[in-house]
Amino acid sequence: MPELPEVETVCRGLAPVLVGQVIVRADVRRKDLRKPFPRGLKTRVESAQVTHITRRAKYIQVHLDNGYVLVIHLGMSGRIVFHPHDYRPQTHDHFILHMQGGQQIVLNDPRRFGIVDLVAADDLESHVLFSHLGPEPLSNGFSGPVLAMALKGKKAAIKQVIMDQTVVVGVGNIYASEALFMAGIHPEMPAGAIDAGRLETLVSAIKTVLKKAIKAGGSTLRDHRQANGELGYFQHSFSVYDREGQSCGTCGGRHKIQRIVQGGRATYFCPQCQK
DNA sequence: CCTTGAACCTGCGGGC
DNA sequence: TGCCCGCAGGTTCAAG
Repeated sequence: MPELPEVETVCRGLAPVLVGQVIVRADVRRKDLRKPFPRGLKTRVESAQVTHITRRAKYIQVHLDNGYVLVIHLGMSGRIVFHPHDYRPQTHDHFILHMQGGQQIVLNDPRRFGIVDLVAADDLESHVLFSHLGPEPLSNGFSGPVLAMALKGKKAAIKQVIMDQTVVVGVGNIYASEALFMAGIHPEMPAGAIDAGRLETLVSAIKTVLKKAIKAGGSTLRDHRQANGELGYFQHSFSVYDREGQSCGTCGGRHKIQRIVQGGRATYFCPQCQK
């Protein structure tokens, strides 16, 4: 469940359960996901107290009182779910935190594209996972002029460019299509050819769609759940994503929503509303 | 420098 | 029913 709104929702759900709590045991059930688990993961996490939780791009950052930050990325299929103390691990449960309060925090990731890492708090921003990242989309650091600078001279399609985490973080395949629809911009438009006014509109659209999705608890595809067991419901608000052939709710449906493939990923758009 | 494509994995749904 | 194919919310690395 991994674009910015889903990760933000997970962080908000984790905070009340983790912050102030001691991790009494870490169950490391394999040696790697997309990357090897860090050395000393188990010993450095066990008996540490969680001080606070932050998010950077699509990474969850669990800050510990021993100077380390537990970093988790959910990849394509990763989920974090709470279970009571007597829970028995299931297939694809790769990493489990046993909390003092008795709850288990379970990372389940069938495709194993996720990441678990441990970083010294002092080196967090300069760490290789974070040093190359662009601005947070919901911060003042992401604006029309900043985006214009990043897109200058780029011939690549705008859809692929706003998914480039060095340009702006957090925008994935769903919200890229949704934001471009909201901004009325064709996904295949060369990024560098879009004028300043339309980029301003695009920045606003990205911020708006991400905020709305966070408010809705993210999107829940294929029947999966958020950490607290509740379902996000933004998927009911998709304007174009996964709606190929359906009529567009804005122009009334004389043209149907189209699906194309860009960089190997599905893109959805309305040929009438997006130019 | 840029862009494109493949690779990493498992599971599910559709079509035959 | 069962098999095969395509597809899935991300990131990285190699090749052209």
